[in-house]
Amino acid sequence: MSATTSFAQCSRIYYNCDASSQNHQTTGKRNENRNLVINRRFPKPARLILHDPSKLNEPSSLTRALRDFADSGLMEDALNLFDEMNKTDTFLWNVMIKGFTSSGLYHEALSFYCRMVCTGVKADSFTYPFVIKSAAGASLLLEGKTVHATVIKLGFFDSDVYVCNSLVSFYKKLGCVWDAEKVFDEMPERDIVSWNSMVSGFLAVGDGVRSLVLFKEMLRCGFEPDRFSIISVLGACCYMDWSRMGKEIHCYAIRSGVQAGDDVMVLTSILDMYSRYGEVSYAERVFKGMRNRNVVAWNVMIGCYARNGRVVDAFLCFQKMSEQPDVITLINLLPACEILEGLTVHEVHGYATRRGFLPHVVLETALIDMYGGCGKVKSAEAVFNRMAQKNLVSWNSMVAAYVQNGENYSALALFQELWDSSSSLVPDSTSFASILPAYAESLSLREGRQLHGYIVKARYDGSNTIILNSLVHMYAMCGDLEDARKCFGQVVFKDVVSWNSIIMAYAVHGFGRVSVCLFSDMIASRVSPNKSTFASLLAACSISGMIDEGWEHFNSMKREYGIDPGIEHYVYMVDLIGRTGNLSSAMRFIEDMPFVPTARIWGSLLKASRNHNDITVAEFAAEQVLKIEHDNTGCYVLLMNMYSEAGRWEDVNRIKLLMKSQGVAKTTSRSIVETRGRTHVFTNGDRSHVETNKIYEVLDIVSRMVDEEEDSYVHCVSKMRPETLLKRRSNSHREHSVRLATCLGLISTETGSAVLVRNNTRICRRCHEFLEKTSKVTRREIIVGDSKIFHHFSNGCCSCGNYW
DNA sequence: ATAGGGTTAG
Repeated sequence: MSATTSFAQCSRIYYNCDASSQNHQTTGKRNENRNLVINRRFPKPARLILHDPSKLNEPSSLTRALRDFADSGLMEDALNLFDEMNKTDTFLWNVMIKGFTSSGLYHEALSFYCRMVCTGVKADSFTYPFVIKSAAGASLLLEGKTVHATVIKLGFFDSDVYVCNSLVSFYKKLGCVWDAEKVFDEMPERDIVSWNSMVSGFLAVGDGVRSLVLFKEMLRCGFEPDRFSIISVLGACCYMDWSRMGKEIHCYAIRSGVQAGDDVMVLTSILDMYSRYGEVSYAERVFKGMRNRNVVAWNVMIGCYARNGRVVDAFLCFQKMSEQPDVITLINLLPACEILEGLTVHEVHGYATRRGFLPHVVLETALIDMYGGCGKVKSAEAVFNRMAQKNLVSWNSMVAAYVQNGENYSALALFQELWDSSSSLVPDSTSFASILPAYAESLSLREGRQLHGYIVKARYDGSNTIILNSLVHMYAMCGDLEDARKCFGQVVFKDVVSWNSIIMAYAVHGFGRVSVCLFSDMIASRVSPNKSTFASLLAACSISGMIDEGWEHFNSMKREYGIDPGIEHYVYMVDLIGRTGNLSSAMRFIEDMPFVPTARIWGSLLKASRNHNDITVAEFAAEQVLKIEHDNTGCYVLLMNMYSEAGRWEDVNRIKLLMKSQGVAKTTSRSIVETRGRTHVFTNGDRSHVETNKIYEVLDIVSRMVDEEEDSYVHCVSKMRPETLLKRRSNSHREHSVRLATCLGLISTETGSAVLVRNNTRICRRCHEFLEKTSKVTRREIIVGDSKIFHHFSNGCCSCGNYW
């Protein structure tokens, strides 16, 4: 018989029988309950040295001995002694129940309570807090509610502040804050504990606002916050990102002396708060001022350095640690490894193994994240596959690791496995947020839409911010700006990610003006921008050629928002400056920036030099790119195209040979167009489609309509190069994959709707021109996504303004 | 003799 059943039975007995019949019933029951208790694993029975063996017979000594046993967690000894004692004394039962409760033996505590009730011993106001705490500890909602009913029924205790406080904490622990609040509201008198419980209760369910409101109400009612109040309310401040309030509380703690010179827990909470706000120097000051530092304080300080990018300090702090590191130390240290690349993750992993910290679900999940974050997807996979236990978070992390490293099909397979769920796990909002970028990357809009359908059908909260944010991103990157906008509209609580996503969405579609307006809306709605916000905003300005605004925002980042520009912001600025054609100014900008230039920085310069036809700068930029990434295909191709346009055929051949020697192959250009239920993929000059004839017929008609002056191009080239090569190259653009896909799109999608094509490479100039004209003569909107941005061709113009 | 607290992965 389980403790639960016996509890339910006892409750029934208690309600239905009068005292005499209760006594009658218990004789058999008692032994059953005792067996149950004794059969549980207890700490090894130890002989406790009693104060004076000769006084064992005196009642008070026995009682004292029982208390000593119970307080030391020696419950078997306590039980043996208890059996010899007078069982009508409520106090002795309370000692036993308390003993079980504080040893974490919640089921035994409840069984003992049942036994007590069945024996006819009256429970008192000291009994119930333990019983209720045990019900909470064992997560027995129904049993707890039964006790609640009993307490009300008995009428003596439902106004007892201790009993009520334990009920509040019971409901809070089981996630029923509203029930907790009801008990709290109906309490005839409340003490500081009641208030503290509710403040932390609201925080636990993520309602930081209510938590803070309640805290203020508590102050209004004249309660002085104690250390527990401070700790809870600081949590709420962090959660709500209200740094001013947090600092005020810190001041209050100092003033009121709650901090009491050296309360480790309070100080650690304050330390953690500054860490989360990114105020490293404040955190350091608090940490240095601590006289006693336990392992938790060290962990928080290490985590503070690690999460705020102070990698070296994180490791130094780890070395200086005066306490033995634990699992959490390593979990906190790991984010620092991501910046230092994979090697250190391996080292921490090895250290964890040597110290015997593994297996450990959270640490393993953190390792998966870190391996995934520094491109070691195989190592992440190895950790995941060897995990003894996996929870939903582990699955989500592995899916995210695949997605981050472009292994979208592996990600999808794993997500599918999770979805089909031979495991009993159910995908949550994070699962969807992890898999959705895979659809944005390489899978189809149709499938992304399908997944959206599943999410809606599976009744995930339609206003879930995390899911909607990823949907905004997915739709935008799949080319459907309209649906991205709709999803954004559905977000009730728009967070910084929501705004960043929609700003980036309009940016990559070439509507930078809209992005800038959205940024103003964001500021107006009092959401603070972060680094990514400015990355999106600068992307918008550079893609749409908004030079002055770009500079303005770049300068305001630090000045008005205190955000230091990162390398990603410099990349967009090089793009922006490069657009003006002032390449020497772009070079100076690169020289002056506080970072070592990355391949992407030089890539931006390369793109600018291509767009302004400056071969000298292009050669320099390409050289820099190849120093860092010798296998950067795009770089070779771009340079080759520039040489060939200039008629420098020896150089074209030189690059070709170079590519061959480096083992770099030109990326095969692919264009994808989706029709009802099917995805069609085209390569250049592709003739494999079932409707090839029709497609080429359409291409022919459209080409005539747009009256493409192919000859002028061929002529200008033919003056400079041999006949033989000319033949092979001259007309190839006419059958570029993007045109084939567009033609199929024109005849297989609804008239009036836009044709959507996705390309894995940059569109060539001639195709861009072709598409502009096609949009005019066919009166259709054509949207083409290339490797970087979306081109909206409409009525002869493109949203990119002819710069890409 | 009674209730309330701090650190970790997404």
